[in-house]
Amino acid sequence: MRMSRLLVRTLREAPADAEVASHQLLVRGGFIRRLASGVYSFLPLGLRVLHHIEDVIADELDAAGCQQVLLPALHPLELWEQSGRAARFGTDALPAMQVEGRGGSFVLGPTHEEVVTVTVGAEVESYRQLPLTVYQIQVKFRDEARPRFGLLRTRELIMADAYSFDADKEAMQASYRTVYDAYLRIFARLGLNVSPVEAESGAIGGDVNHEFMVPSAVGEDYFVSCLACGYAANVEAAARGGFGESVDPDAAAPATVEHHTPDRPGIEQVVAFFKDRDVTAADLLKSLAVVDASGRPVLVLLPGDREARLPSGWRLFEDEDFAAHPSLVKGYIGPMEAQAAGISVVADVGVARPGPWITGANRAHHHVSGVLLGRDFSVDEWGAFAQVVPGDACPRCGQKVDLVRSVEAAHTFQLGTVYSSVMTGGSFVAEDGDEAFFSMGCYGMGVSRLLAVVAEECHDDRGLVWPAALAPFQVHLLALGTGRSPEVAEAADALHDRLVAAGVDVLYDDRDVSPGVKFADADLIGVPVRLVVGAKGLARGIVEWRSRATGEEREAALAGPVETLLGP
RNA sequence: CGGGCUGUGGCGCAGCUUGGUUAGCGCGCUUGACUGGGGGUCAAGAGGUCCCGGGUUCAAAUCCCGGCAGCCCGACCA
Repeated sequence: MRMSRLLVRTLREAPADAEVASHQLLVRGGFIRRLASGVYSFLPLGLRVLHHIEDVIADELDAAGCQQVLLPALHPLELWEQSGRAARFGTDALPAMQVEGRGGSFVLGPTHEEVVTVTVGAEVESYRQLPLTVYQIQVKFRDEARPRFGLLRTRELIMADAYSFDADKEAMQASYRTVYDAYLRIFARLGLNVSPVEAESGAIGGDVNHEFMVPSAVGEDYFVSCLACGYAANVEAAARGGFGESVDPDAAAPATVEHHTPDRPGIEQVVAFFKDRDVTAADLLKSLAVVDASGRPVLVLLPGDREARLPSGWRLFEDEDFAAHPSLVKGYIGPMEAQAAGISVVADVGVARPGPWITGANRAHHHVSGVLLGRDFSVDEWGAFAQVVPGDACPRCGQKVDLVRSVEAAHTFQLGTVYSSVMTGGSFVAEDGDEAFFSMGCYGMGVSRLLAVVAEECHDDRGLVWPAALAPFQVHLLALGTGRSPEVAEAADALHDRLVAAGVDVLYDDRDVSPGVKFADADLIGVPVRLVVGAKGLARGIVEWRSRATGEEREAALAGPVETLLGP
């Protein structure tokens, strides 16, 4: 490709709204352009990289026995009403964009469980056709509240998504493992360090699921990692160790003392009140009045220095809830006699020590100290209700865990019959002759996000440094001083033709611009191998070879075999 | 959805506080000359509804009101 004809313009300065390196460099290098917030165009260079990523994905999924399809991006709204997920649009559980057309209402598909279930379901009628896994690479739409970081979080994105169909749960788990392993191979080929972690299933549904996290300084997620045993889980889903600690309320401990604590509803204010007594937030018992998923009032206890992490579907008390439960006083809540008031008590494992605790007195402007677990309050159920922090005990082996900042690059789910049991065509005739629902899995990988992740990991202060497998071109050929030296232009043209004839993907900088511009653009675009034809080398019949990644340089005979001009 | 910041040629910005000739600068773009191994020099050009609407005023990029858009923090998020 002649650069003089390529649709690319490099920018000396990054746009003001680009914060992270991948965003800045992809825009500066002319790979992508923003059309609207979270909506990007891929220019030729960007599309080439994207295609290379897609090729790796398709190659591995094909090898794993998956079949590629292309499903519509425009979905009839009825499909989403059938699955019940249309109703969730209102609560933003799965933001989708609606479109009104002549044929009725549609959504721009944010994900394809509904469509694939009815599409594959219509074709598969017998267990003999199973197992079956299909995948597609196509655009998805998410009405993100806050797109950011260039391609890392967008409203329109390219995704590779696979769906497995099996006769029963055991077979589904085998298919899940197959795709899971293929995903690991894909990440390895992309040169990315990935950690599969246990995660929450969110709006997709199903039981077992894993997120594939790529550690990155620009990630928006954290996962819990235990170096000792390999346990890894998203902070949203991570359990915490520490269950079973013996609780031995000391009968000789002093009785509780009530303190008048006017206008001190928060943890910090209470700590300040007790500042003379060496009290820290960890000595306080944080009591949160919440409504659980089934609408019952629950008191959640956790150490005062911990942030709460409520199960999905639970919400904090609002004013009307406090009005309905006068035994709980907002700002001064405590667990004493909660059960007597018909409120069950759940506690984070961090509360599994006797105390003494300081907590609310269930009386406005009053707190209680000397509160002991087992004597003054009891817990109905233990769980992990606090956000994990580094140094917490691993739930599997008890060693200290770390938190790792990372980007979610893929997410796989064991769906079971969540969709097949409600969508048209979700059943087949099983071996015993009875009708059964497909046992499904789904597997999503953010292709355009991966482009940004790779760019984020592969760059230096001058520009991008693409891995050979993903680079937009194999070779970047620079002709220096062509305006002054027809001989150089001639020699470079000839070399370009030879490379093309040999099947090499070459980007040929034939522009009449100064050498500095060509070097700077070559560094910015990040093609792995740079070849320079200039007057100096031409006189000696050599071409200069340079590795973008290592900076290694050498000379090669201009007339030598093409192979000597490529790899190291 | 809350809080904050910002909208001025393609990009990056100044000007606005204290209204007043023709709205500037750098990059980029066009033409020409020079130059020719790390974004080179000189000269001449093109390119603007100063986000939109309303108001104040003799006069608004500038002041006031209302929108819209973008970005950041938070909430939310397969």
